[in-house]
Amino acid sequence: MKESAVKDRILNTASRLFYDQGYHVTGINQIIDEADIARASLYNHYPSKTDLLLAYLDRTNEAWFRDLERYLHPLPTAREKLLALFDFRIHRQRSSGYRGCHFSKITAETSDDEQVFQRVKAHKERFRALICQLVKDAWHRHVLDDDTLATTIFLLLEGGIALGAMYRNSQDADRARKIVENLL
Amino acid sequence: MKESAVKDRILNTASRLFYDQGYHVTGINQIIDEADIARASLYNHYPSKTDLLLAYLDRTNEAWFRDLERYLHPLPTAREKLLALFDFRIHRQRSSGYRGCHFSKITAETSDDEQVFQRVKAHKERFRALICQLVKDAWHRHVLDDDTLATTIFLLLEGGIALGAMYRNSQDADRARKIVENLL
DNA sequence: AATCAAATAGACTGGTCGGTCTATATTTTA
DNA sequence: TAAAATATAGACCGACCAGTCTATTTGATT
Repeated sequence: MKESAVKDRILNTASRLFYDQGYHVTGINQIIDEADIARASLYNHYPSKTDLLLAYLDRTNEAWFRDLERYLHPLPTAREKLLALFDFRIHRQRSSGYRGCHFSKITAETSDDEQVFQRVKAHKERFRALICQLVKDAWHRHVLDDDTLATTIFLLLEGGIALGAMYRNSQDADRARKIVENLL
Repeated sequence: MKESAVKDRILNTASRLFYDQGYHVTGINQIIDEADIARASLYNHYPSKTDLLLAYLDRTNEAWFRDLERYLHPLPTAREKLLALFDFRIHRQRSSGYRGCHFSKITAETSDDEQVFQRVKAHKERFRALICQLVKDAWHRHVLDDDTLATTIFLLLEGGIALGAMYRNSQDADRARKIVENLL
């Protein structure tokens, strides 16, 4: 019943390389070398490079929300959780060298793949919905209505992360957090 | 003194392909074929693919600000110009199939190139400075101080464009514009 | 101890990559 | 009109690409 250690090693290595270097510049040979597995093992578990990409996106998405929910869980109020969204992403950006959002990155690399597009959209939709729910649950100053506030938070956060990838720092995401703090 | 038509054709074709498909998936052969020029002509004008990339970034940056300034020029007030920043970018996104910011895109594709990084940073810095100047010139409700307002506008706009690339629409950039409208 | 699935090494395919080179033709300039 | 610069076609290079295949070895289950 336990998953193959080899399969995990393949996906872990591929995920790291796809995110750190980019999907197209990462060759099958490099994955095989760095995962230290046999060529046939890779093609046994993932019939094509595209399958590997989709598995990377799916697992990243699942782990992303699982980690986020664990990060938010101990916090008592929706307001704190909303601000922690910024902390969560800023922390992850810092510790991954400011390479930006996984899903934004792959979008920039793939122009026409519908399966990729659908996954990216689903990821962002789910994150947006999470923000909307938190805003609804949060007490806030109603200078903005719930929907507008949620959109503002979402856009400020995504903008901050996107700029962080271009500047290789978190100054804009930090600014975004402060702006939201004053908005809540 | 006039620039070679061939050189222009090369850069035009490369630029289109780099933006539409991505840098790494665009091969020299495709550029040669679609620009309908000889292989040696390309390497005569651009000694390497990297030179072509840097020329693409430089020319895109120059044309971008030139177009923007022309777009803003007829508008009478700084407030209108600030809102027109959204119109300008939304319009360009719509007519280019929502592929996102050129500079964000190339950042996602290149992980370690210092020359690319420097150009991306310079482009965003200049745009940020332009917004700061417009905010300073604009009459506004001072619900936020100048610097915070400028950052908010910048982040909302960049966030809206980034999400537009992932959704292939302008709904978030449109929302961002409305939010800023109520902020000014 | 026999079996069978999973993993291994590595040769091999057809194709593309970025880049070089030779040789000829066209255009610009002097 | 001669010389010089620019453009052309296309062969060629070593390297790498994604993916296939054969043959052998390992390790768990029966």
